[in-house]
Amino acid sequence: MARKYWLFKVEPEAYSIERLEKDGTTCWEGVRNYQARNFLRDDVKVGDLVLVYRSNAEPSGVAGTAEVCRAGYPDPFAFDQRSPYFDDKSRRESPTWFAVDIRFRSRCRRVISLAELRGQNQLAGMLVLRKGQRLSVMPVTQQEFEAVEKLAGATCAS
DNA sequence: GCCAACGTTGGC
DNA sequence: GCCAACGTTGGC
Repeated sequence: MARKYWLFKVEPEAYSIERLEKDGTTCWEGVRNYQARNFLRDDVKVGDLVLVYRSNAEPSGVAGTAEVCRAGYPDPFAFDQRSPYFDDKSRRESPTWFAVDIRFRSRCRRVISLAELRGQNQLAGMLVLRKGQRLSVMPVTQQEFEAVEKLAGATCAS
């Protein structure tokens, strides 16, 4: 199976690329949208690469990259009553929500902002640039991933 | 903080 | 199963 490419959104107050760099790996949990859930459960595999995108930020944009190190498994926070992501309708024997684990790969010294992404002709089709696009886990093409990496290339810590 | 766009809920 | 009301996301 060929490696696939994804974009994961997160608000920097919730989890930042700096945290990921420090943590090394993390559980990517709390996704509560069915379409995004389906990607995590069915399609995100070990070895896939991820653009870590910070939303609701100044600026919003790609902050770094990560590699998937554990494929979809039941989101433990859905079973934790104290978690804001607790869902009492989710059952351990048939979990509603899924998580994956990712490992830090690179951090951009400068966030590749939405405006900068929009300025790239070869990125015109990127889902994240589409108006009204709210998915927190979405596929990107290999070409898009590599184009963003190239943009970050001059400014990204390796 | 505003508000457009979208997803979910629930009455019927 | 329709659709209005409501909640959330996220750029600006």
